[in-house]
Amino acid sequence: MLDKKYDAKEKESKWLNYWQENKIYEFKPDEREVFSIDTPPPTVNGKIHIGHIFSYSQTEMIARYKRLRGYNIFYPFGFDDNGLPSERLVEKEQGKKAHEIGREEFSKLCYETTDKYEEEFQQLFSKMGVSTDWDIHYKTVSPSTIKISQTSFLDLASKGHCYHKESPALWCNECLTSIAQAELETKTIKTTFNYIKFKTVEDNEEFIIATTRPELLPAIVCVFVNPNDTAHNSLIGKTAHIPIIDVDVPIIADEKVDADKGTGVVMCCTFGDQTDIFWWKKYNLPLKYIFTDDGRIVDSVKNYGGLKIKEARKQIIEDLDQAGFVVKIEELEHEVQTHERCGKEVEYAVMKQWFIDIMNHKEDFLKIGNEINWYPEHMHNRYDEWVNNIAWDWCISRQRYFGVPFPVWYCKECGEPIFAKKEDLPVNPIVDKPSIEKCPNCHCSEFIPETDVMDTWATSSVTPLINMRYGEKDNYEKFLKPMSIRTNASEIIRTWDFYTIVKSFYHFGTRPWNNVMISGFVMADKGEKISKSKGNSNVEPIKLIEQYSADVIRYWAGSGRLGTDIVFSEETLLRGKKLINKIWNVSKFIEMHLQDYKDKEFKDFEYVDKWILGIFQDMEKGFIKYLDEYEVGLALNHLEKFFWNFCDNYIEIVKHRLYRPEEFGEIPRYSGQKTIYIILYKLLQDFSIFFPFITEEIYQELYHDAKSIHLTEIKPLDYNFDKEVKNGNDMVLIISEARGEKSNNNVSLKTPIKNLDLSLNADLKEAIELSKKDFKATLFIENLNIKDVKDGYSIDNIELNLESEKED
RNA sequence: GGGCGUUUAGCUCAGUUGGUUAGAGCAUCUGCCUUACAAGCAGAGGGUCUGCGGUUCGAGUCCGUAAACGCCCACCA
Repeated sequence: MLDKKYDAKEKESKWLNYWQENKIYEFKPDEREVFSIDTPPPTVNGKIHIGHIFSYSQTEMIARYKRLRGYNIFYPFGFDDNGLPSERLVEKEQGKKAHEIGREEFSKLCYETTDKYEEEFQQLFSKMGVSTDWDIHYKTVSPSTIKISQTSFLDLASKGHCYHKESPALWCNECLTSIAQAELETKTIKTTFNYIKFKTVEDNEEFIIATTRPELLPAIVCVFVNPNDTAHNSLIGKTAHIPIIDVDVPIIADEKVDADKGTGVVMCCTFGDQTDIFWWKKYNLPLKYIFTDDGRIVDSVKNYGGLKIKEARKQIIEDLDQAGFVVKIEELEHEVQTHERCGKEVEYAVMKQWFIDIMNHKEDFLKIGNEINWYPEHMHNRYDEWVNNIAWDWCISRQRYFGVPFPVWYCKECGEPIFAKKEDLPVNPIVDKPSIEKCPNCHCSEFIPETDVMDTWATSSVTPLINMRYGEKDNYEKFLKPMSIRTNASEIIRTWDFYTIVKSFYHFGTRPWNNVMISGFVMADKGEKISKSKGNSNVEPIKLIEQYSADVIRYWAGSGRLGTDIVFSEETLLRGKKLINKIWNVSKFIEMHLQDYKDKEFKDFEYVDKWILGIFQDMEKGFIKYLDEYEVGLALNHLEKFFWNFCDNYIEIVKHRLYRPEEFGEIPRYSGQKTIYIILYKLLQDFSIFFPFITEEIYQELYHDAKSIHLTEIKPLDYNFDKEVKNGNDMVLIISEARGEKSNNNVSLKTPIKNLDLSLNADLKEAIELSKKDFKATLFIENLNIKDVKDGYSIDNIELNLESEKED
């Protein structure tokens, strides 16, 4: 028997254990079609917040849905413990920087720390009812993952999609590494806009450049104007003299110059910003790199060498001003790109880096984007926009410690890269030696290991390869190429989704998945995205689970439209709590009335039973349609609507028949039993997608025809009850109106109706005649009088028996 | 500045291909202890569907346009 009250805490931990012990979510290849899910490995850098719960729950619901539709679910969970985010976490916990701790010790700490957090993450996701097979979970720095990531690198290098080149990259002189564009954060700062006087060497023509970064004067390699800028085109082709620094540089025309910005004359330094890099490449300009790695001016710069960047800025303005070169100084607020971790402004550094070719295959990436179904569809635009606008090849080198090492050494003599052999992977070039004795190029026998590690995206972009055990003997390529679906939030379309497509294209020439499902964001109250960096995630998932239960949190997570942002709302949680409570109560009611029930072939359903079965059948059709489009929220909404109708109307009607067979007859009672038996079973299945715990509890108590409700299969009903649905709905409207009459008279719903006069069309008359006993019992009708009308219906008279009320 | 999305009741949200009187929950109000459920049940009030223009017999829904908000990108001259 079901308990009087549902104890979520006790039941959820009970079923969690049961699922684990019985390997309910185990993946084993068999004759069934595989549905595979490529779900994002969360970054192991602290805490899981409510936004993760939202997004992962929606994916999870798809896994459960597909499992109930008979698919063999391949749903591995991963952890992205590789790279800078983990390093930052360790540095924070240790209160020391990586280079202070030392490479080996630091890596050890990274492994220990990420293991600790992964354990926590795994527990949290398990508690949320994530139906993943933990036996096939992966980490992005495990030996097997490193092997696959390195294999991927070697494959791309051998195909010529990967190259090693000296090139500028984003550099943080606080954290001492190049960083990814994804790690940038824009920040508004107050600074000054300095108007500085320049002259041409040829004819002393004066012109003014406005700059926020005068300390870059020693790094100027060129001055640019727009070719169509009539105010300045007299400068084109001449030579500019840089004040104080005493250097001459050419003046060139380029259309990228915006004549309306600043004075319309731009100084190009190597490097102040991305445009400088663009021009540097385009015009093959010299390199004058004046910053040290830790943010000072290099010693070779006269007068300013050794100063910090900001000190130099101050000093050079003073010097310029004294020499009469400063025209004016304006206060300015502008956006600068900073490193999200330390908040320090980012610079550029030039060094040899590994790049993956993006620019030569943009068309192919767009083509693959077109082959994939995007849900919701408009997310495809974001992908296309990113691919169309991308301007650089993908730099995958990081001057850090905790990540996948490049399987590469360089010849000490000629610099030739020596790649590891695939069969030797994984390798750590710092520890391991290359398999060849001598450089094939110059026969030198000394090699220098590559000390950089790969960008974390370089590894997370091979999750499909990790999942299919790329390169292994007993791999899953057969059914994971392509995978069925990739799920993530919209912010990483440009990174995770894009890079995965890039790699899949280079490895296989095909798309990595057939479908992409993009979830929205969780917003805090004032339309603000919840994120760790903004510090507005004050709702702890683990506390919420304790307070409300996982099923209730899942209700919230599974509401709303796919791809649409959601506000964290306690009201929605409350609504879920009520729904779950109702499921429990109605199940208790049904259990009570199925005590003597034996399932057998039966077709002679009562009219009202046909009505509810028909509605259910229609509802489930829509429910399935929504889920096939990955609209979990709309599916739940649809199901919920039916469920309340079922409770408030159908159960209220059928209960009389169930309680009093002596009055209604055994067969009509059996019809009701059969109906609630069928519908509860199917309701539990449908709800199990969202509420895996409570539905399992009820299922095991009432049905248990399989090891778990999550291993059953949804088989849509196939009745033809259209007529009953239509007329039954009208009948419910009449019941509702009659109840309203009682409510308006402030009397109990049990108050008898002395006389009810109805005018009914033929169909509705037939419906009410056929369900007369149910109808009369539901409303406590003493006398029912029916008149015929051609169309529609009307309630002509309701006379309540108020006497009986008083007698009670 | 570019791309995309959102705007529906006081609040949080639904509203399939245009089609009666735009729906839920919360909140408010009125009743009801009804052999599952008071964490419940039956009702009531509450809307210029962001504004403007258009297509149509008919627009919350389609088209154009403006605004507000959000996300992503660009923006260091």
